[in-house]
Amino acid sequence: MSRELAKTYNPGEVEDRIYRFWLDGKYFHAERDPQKKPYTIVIPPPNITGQLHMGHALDETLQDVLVRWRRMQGYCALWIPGTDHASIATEAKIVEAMRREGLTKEQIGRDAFLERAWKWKEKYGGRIVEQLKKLGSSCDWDRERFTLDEGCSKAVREVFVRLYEKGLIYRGKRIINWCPHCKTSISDAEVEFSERDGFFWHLRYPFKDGSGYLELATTRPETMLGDTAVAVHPDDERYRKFVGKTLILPLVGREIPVIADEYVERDFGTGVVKITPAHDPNDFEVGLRHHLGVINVMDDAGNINENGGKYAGMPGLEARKKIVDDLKEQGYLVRTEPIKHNVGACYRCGTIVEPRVSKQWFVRMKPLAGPAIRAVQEGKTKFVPDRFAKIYYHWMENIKDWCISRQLWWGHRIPAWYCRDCGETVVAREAPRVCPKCGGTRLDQDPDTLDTWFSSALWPFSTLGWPDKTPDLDYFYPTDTLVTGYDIIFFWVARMIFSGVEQMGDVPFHTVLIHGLVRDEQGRKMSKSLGNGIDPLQVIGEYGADALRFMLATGNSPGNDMRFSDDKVQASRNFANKIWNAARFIRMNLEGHETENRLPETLALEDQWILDSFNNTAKEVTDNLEHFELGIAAQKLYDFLWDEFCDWYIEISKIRLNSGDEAEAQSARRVLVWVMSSTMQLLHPFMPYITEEIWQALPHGGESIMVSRWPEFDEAHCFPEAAEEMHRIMDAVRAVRNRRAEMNVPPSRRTHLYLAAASPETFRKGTPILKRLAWANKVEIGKEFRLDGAVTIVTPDAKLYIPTDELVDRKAELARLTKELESAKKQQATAQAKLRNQQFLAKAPANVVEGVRQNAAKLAEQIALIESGIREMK
RNA sequence: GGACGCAUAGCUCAGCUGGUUAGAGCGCUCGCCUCACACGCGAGAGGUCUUGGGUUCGAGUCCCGAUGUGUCCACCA
Repeated sequence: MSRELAKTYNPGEVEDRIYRFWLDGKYFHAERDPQKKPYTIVIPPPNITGQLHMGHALDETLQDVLVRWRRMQGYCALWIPGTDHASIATEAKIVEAMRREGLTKEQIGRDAFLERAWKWKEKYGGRIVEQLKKLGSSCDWDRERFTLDEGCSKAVREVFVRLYEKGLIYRGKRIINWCPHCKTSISDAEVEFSERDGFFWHLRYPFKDGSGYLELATTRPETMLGDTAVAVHPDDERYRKFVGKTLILPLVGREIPVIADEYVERDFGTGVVKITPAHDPNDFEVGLRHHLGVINVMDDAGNINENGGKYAGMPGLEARKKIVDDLKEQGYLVRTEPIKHNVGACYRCGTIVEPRVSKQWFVRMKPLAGPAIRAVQEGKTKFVPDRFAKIYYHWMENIKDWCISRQLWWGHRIPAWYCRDCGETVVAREAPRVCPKCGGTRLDQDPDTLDTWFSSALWPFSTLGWPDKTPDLDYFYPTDTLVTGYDIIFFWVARMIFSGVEQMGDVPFHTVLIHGLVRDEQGRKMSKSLGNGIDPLQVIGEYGADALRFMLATGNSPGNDMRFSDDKVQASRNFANKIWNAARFIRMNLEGHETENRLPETLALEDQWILDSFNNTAKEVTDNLEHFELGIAAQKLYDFLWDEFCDWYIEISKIRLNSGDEAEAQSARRVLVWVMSSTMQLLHPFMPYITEEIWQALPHGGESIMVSRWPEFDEAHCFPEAAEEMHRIMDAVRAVRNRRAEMNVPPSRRTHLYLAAASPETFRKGTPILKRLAWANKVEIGKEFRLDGAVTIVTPDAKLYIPTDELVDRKAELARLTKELESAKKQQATAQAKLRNQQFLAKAPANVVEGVRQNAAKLAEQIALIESGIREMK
């Protein structure tokens, strides 16, 4: 802590220095320790293309809270950091950069392209890592990994080969989603559907024999170039007679059959569907059932290809226009109907996806999904909140094969080679020299790379050294908690689960903690296009990392979205400042005194109370953390520190500190130090910097709060009676303050205070507190007082009088007492009704009944007191 | 079409397994430069917990329905 003890906390002065201190101390580094239980988190690797955004900030904060807490609890806590090569996103950026130079991928070739990509990675990949550090993340940077590094690549090849050998990876011509902009296939999960305006074009296809037409409708007329049949429902009376007949495809002239298939909905449109197996997933299935031809009419850029006759070379939309015109001209267009329909777009670039038949690699999902579903059902992996398990089940149960090959260069190249001589496919961990079938040496590796998510699916074990049998893998796997947003359950979480179960024989993590999105102040999603994103680094610069972290951890609950607002960060910043000043106060009072962080032998009433309260707080906070209720834990710490410790305990401690009695003062100092420093420990996971700074500035043992022992509930610090007594005194103080405020008496005006209570002992002990906090210059305590013209104040345990006759408005005072009486009577009636209720007495638990009984008794007393006050007023 | 979330003070949100008079932050009102802090202190106002049923001795909390709102999945051409 700086010598000057600035009035306000200056995070900028503290953060970098402390982070460096932690790094130098190697506190983030985890080494296997058989004496300790492991606690492991793997980071959701941010894309190397990325910049830190609020979503990351939230995600990292939650992970850091958990890791720091477990580390303090004595676990061997490991948080593995790393980044994702983000195949499609990175490649797009590099292609774009090259475009500005007037270059294309194809021009410079694969090797040169990859060289550029790696350079790009070196340049920008580290950026986000540095940003993560600004948040205070306690990752083990010695273990930083990259999805495309040597080890991860080895894991990828191993998994690919294993799955291939088990028949779970195959290559085939299937219909896939094609992005004409990225020029690659993408998986089903990577297509985003949205409703758009479109048209329903009603066409008629003539029968070959000239006996008329069949009318049908389509939203994509250009695909008609690839039609190989027209289908109707087998039970549709209207069309049954046409099944088996032949139609002439307009514009193309191809003869196509009318087939019957149950896929057709009789009630939709005309009940007749054109079948384009090459460009529609459902049509593809129909085609398989009926052995129809598959005519691909589109190239990889979305233009009509050579199969499109006179339309060849036209971009899809242009062809659509021309085809509609031609159909109209030739009398095949019946009508055009505007409709809204859902269109799939590439989740990376937003381009409309074209379903297209193409030869790709797939993972056979059904056999992998079963065990992955069971693992969650058996509770091996739990979702928090658990409703997300349902989403997971639903997805897994309806899963289709996963298209994993991408027509990209930046990524893990598919470990498959094709023999030029005999056509054999060789899938191997390392490049084969000769073809195992024909002995030929001319082998070409598949040019495609794997879906980025293929490698991230292996992250929880590839980062621990798999496929080698490493001691780390043995010790740290399965990991404990995975923290991520709900938007990524399908892409990543589900795939990690089936990969872990399949490859490791065990789930990759025990708990998935799901959080929501950080939205802007108005509740909108933060996005680049809206320009409403808020830069966490800027917030850190302005308010400090602790304030940002605290704000992100508070005021929301798992799985729900939250709104970011400057006001909230300011509130957290103010909290940091409050902490800072409490510490500053304690430090000031320690000056010139040797004070240990050890509680005194004898404890005053207020000491017992604050220890009791701290004890409960420690217990509850720990409990909340166990249940992933981070927001509640943070809130409790906020309340304890601000409302109890600062507002009451510190104020009360001033009595002894300034008493002139050195023994008393020293006793107070010790309690202040102990409670403050212990509270810093509880708060450390949330606000690591300021707590470290303060902890070190107070008397302490050990080098860093980071590795200090997490405070635990301590039987020896239970003082329920003292707490009860303190609450009575505090009630009295509050009641006096309340009255004085109502009467507009400034604190500078000190008054006499008479206090009558059935058990005056408590208040005798509390006299100095009443004097100081209730602004009394003299307190008299007794069983009964008879005063003329005094203000009467009633609490559940005492009756107080302030003889300030001249200040009192008798009428107002009477009205106030009457109101208070009414309220007390109302409460009493409720309690009495319960006690009269035989059902309640019989069925409610004893402690609840007892509570109500006590409450009723107290209310009766209070009512009597108020009533006597009213009598006296009159 | 299917599934799910949310609806609590003017605003943003907590409220775990049902149990005294429902909480916080911000905002608002009143009063304070009280020797740690005006990024503060003290006091206060403000809620029929969306709605209709039900279960229970007791419901913001559990069940069923309605309304509003948001999200995800499916993708009938």
